[in-house]
Amino acid sequence: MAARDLQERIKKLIVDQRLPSGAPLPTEPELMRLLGASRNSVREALKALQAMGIVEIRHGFGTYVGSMSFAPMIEGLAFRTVAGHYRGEDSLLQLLELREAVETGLVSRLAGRLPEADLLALEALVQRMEREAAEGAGLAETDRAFHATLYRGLDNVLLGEVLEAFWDAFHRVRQDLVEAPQDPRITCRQHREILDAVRSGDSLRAERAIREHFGNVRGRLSRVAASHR
Amino acid sequence: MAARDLQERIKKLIVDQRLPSGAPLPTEPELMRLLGASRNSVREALKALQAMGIVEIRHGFGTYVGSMSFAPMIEGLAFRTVAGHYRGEDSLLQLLELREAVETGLVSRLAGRLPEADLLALEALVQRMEREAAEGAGLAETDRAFHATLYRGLDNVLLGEVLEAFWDAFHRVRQDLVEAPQDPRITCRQHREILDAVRSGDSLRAERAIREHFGNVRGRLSRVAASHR
DNA sequence: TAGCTCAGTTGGTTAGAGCAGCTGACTCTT
DNA sequence: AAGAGTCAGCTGCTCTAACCAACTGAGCTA
Repeated sequence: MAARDLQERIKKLIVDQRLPSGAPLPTEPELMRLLGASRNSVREALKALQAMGIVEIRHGFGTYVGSMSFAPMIEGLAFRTVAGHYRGEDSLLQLLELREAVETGLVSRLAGRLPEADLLALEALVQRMEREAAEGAGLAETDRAFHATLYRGLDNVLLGEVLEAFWDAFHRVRQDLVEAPQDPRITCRQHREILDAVRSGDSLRAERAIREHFGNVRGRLSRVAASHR
Repeated sequence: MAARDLQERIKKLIVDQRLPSGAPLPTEPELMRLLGASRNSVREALKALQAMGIVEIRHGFGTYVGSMSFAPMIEGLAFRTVAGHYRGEDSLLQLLELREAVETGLVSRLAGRLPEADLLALEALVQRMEREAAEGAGLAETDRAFHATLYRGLDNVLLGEVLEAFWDAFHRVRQDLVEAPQDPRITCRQHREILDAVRSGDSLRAERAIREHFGNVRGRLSRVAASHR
């Protein structure tokens, strides 16, 4: 009873005082006094808030208003996906479809509206990826950067973070579960096609490019799943 | 050090033993023994896992593997949005755009592929909404059901849950922040248009209908925001 | 048989003590 | 005087031990 309440009251504290990310919260003893609860209960409430990214705790230093990033959600999402996978569900595929849905919904709005700076950044990323592909190096990080940069122009922080969270969860689980026999050259070519489509301003073509890109990943996923049966 | 570790080990326990949602976890004393930690630490780890929806705790009954629903994410998302709003950011608008992006990405894939049963359910919902609109009653719940039913046919549980989570967070924050001067009849007509478009199998029209629906909500939002300045 | 009661199990809360990480001021050396 | 090392003090972290509160289910009562 008290625990749920404590969380609520700490959140209220943050909202009421308009505390920005990074602002210091009262120390544990102060919170005990302030909320009239024991140390333990206060700590449990803080732990829960920490798990939701609302609060950040630094040992020996203090407690602060969290960045409210989606890092905790990634945890939850990744775990859910892993657990589902082991239970024989196609949870990884569902996660991929989720990403595909969001990105296809966005890319058409994006086509032809990207500022030149972003296009240049994307071009650089594709070239870097082509270099990495030739060397046989891993290009996960570049892939991530490409998708992140693509939607930066939308001027919506939330969108960017959610997409990144989905990407993160997907790749973490994918690495854990299937040793990806990824052909970098195909991925590369598809990224270039996406970039070209967006640059040309043809939204239908952009949407098709995104779908094809995801279709490629999806195909490999289901093939792996089938071979495991 | 230990805390982070405990969470990880409990998660490992669930995954390794392939425990499904609802399966009972060891009791607190057993976990203490099993993990070699104090009651306190175990409880803090469980609290964090509970906040992520991985574990469900029932007072006087036991601890269970959670439904891994997105209920906790809704908390976090809603809080983040409220906090951002009070800090003068357009966080609520961003949340709406996120919903719009996902739904537009999905509806085109949906057009003409919905089973007859779902179409009937949607028809019933629209009619119910029209009745409610005439009576001046609140139609939030019906709106939620409409959007949920719309994407049921995709056979992707994750998608449905994420969308519902977004819907939830949005409406909770919206209710808290702006007394919505919503005109139910417009909303109603737009829902009917979405349904008709999906039924006709015209994906472009469906996408346009969704965009218009969201555009309507968005317009009211920015008007409210402007009047507050 | 239907309902109640109560003992036992489980999680919730409190208290107090000591451990561990970080900071900043103080001191000693150069 | 400038720099490096030390230490006191904050901070959060962990543990122990006791009691409170919610729920279940077996057994008793009517």
